[in-house]
Amino acid sequence: MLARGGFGLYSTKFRNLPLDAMGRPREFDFDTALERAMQLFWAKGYESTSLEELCEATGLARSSLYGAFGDKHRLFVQALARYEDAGAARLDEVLARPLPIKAAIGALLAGVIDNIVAGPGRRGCLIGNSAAELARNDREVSARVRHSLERVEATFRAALARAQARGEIAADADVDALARFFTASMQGLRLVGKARPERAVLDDIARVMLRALDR
Amino acid sequence: MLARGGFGLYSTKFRNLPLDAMGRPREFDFDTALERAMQLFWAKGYESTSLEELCEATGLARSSLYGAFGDKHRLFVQALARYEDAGAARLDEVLARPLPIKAAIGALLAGVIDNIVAGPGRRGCLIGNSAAELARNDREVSARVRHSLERVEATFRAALARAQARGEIAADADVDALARFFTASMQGLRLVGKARPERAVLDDIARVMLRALDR
DNA sequence: CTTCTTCCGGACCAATCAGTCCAAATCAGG
DNA sequence: CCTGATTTGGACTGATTGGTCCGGAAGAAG
Repeated sequence: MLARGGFGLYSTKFRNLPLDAMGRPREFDFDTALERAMQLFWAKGYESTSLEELCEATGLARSSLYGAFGDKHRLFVQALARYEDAGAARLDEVLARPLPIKAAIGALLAGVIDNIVAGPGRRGCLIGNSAAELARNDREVSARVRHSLERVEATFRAALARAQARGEIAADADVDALARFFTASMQGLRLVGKARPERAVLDDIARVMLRALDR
Repeated sequence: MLARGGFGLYSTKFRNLPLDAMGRPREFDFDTALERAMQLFWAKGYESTSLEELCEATGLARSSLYGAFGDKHRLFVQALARYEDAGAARLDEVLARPLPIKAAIGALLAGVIDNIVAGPGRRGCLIGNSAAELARNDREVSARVRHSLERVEATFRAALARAQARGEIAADADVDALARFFTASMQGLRLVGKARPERAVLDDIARVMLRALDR
């Protein structure tokens, strides 16, 4: 059942690496194909994205997709990882700016809100969407979601700790709790944004969130 | 194509009402069937719940389900409405208790956390799950989700306004913004709870949330 | 140029999906 | 006890699903 022919799940076939013995090289770019698949999953969710749509979006034939990424589920997990990396990088970049922490997180939330209000319609956050759609019955996705949330939390925590060291927030403030709070509330903000993409509503939420940094 | 035979989409056929002309009466109970369907959708999501499972869970045959509820999508919308009603009633009950607002919302969040940690595994909130899974491409579900969130927000707002009148929160506090904040953050709490159902994490989030009521 | 490996496109498959249909069963009203 | 209206269960359907397979094309290595 597993691995007919002789390549296991971890052969070089499924990695974006040069192959041991050369043959005809790929005509498509691994990363852009994954990016497009990720965008489609983000827009439509896992279940309601069909292989046909995936092929159309990436420009690949079925067998090329399977050859490069494995089955649909493995492709989804890879797309999720890609999303996590991109998101973490962006978050890191914003929170590392030489700004007071409140201004930095304010800028972060403003960016999120801009994306919701003006961006390509209510896709929410792929992590959050996956948590809602799959986490209950899918261990691998569940673990990835968990890992992503922990990563976001850690990024917040580091930025908050730096701010605390600079004296911007109280010395006895619970940085762990604040980091967890922002992680969760930002998910809430993005989720509400899917159903109520009105700036007034989202600004209210963000304003109260930021007040957690006062005093 | 529409309404073959002579009953339109709004005939008594799809309502839980006595029929105009009597025939063989239903053998099953409308409400318990809807409740069971709702539980299943809550646990598995819309797309990955099949009609076969729905029949099994409700104990009904396909044609009985279709006769009583219309197609799968209509059944889902009705399940969503039922969930909203039950949730709104519970929320109303907790927030109407004769307690300081902070204690009341604290009890609410404690209940949510208990449900996540000890309850029947990580189902999240059906409203939030639906927002994530369907809201983008499904106008009817999207509208229902929006309506539900507005209802939660209104319940919070009323409780907060009462507390403000009692002098528990500052007279110049923005009650609208606070209501929106709690609505969003509670969704965030439940979403994070799906991936990280650890009491320490969720307690941290709730504690910071409640501080929005101070000063 | 030959060989060898890999890629590519599309046909193909079994399984499952939501939804339809109908004969038999069942009960209220007359 | 009929008659008419309605429910019920199961068989059925056409479409779509994720996944496999294979012959031909294409490039690298020798």
